[in-house]
Amino acid sequence: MGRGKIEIKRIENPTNRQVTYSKRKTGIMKKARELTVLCEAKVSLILYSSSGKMSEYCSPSTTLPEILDKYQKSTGKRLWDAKHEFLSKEIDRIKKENDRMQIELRHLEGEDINTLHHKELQIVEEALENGLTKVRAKEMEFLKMLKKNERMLEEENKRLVYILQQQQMAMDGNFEEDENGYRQKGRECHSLTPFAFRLQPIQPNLQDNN
Amino acid sequence: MGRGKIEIKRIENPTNRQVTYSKRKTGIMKKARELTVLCEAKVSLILYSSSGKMSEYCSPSTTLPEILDKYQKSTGKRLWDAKHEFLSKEIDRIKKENDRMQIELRHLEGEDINTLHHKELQIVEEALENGLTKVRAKEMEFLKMLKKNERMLEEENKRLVYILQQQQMAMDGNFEEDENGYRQKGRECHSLTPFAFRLQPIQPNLQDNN
DNA sequence: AACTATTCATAACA
DNA sequence: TTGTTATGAATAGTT
Repeated sequence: MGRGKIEIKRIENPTNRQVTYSKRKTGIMKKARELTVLCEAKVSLILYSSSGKMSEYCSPSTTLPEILDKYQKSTGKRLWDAKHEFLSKEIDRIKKENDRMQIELRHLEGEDINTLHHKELQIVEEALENGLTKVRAKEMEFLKMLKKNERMLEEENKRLVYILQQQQMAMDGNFEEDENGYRQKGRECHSLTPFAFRLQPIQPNLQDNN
Repeated sequence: MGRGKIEIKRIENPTNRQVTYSKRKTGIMKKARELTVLCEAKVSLILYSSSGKMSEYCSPSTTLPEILDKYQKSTGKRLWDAKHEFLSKEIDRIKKENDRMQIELRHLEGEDINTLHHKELQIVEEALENGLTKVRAKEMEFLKMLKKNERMLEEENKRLVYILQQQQMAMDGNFEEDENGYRQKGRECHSLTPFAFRLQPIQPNLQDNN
């Protein structure tokens, strides 16, 4: 069909090939559409030109996923199950890990330990003792810090009270006046504030002290 | 093309429709093949007749999954991601659960507890103490059973020794002879054996005792 | 992108 | 189904 018969083999001239692709593409698309309408067929046609451009036709009565689902069912071939399988295996793997930890946790909570033998019980006990030792050490550390803080605060308080007293004594005997004649009692008190705030916070985050 | 022009609309006569489907199917398949060869195109063509029979063509240079992968990439449309998404979400969910337990376990082991605040530390400590109490109770139970077993074994031993002594004393003074004139010293000793073996096993599985 | 001489596909028929 | 054939459709080469 054309000015001359052609052999069905790769068209070497790229321009020519592209033109032929374009023409035949519209042709086959039309055929697909006609087949759909005339014969109530479901058609999926996906084309990639040699340059990688995609074109597609899909019967309006259906969708590509639907066709592919039917395809898988009728051929038994797997189109995308490889990925599914990978994910499923991953899920299995993680679930097993999950179960393992779940059991370990239950044991550490002292639950579900009836099935354990003596040796296993001892291992759990040892783990609990170790954990308890470490947790209590950390709490000790924390308490020590609290006490240290408390001591420092107390000392600082004493200092402040002492300084305040000194100030008040000084002021009681010797008021200064500014140029307007007003008493200036608070100036030195304010200057103490930064000193007091330089203390450690009462409940520090323990990780900062490592 | 044919003996007369036809309108592109559903062919009402089912036989006719089927015939036309068959003929046009071979036609479009041929076109697909030609396009593949002439223009180096990748073609996927899937057909379903109105009766549900499937036919397909796929360029020999590629595979359907490959074409569909490219299809997804170039269109951004999702062909089978609904299932993927479900599985992926499942994985995320389980992984989070996993992480949660991992952290809990670490804390119970007394690790990674620097970031914990005082209250959290106390909760961990309490959990450890509870677990330890229960595990130790179970071990106690187990020990008691061991001791009970031991006591029973000792008593049984005494009984056996006593019976043996009685037997030997009896035999020493009064040997019986069978019809062949041989001494029969072991008969009563054997009859003791089942009694001795009826004792509880030394290390029972604890779950049987609940 | 159009044109058109040809070949091709196929509707109707057998 | 399959084959035949008259006819419309598709398209290769050309402009």
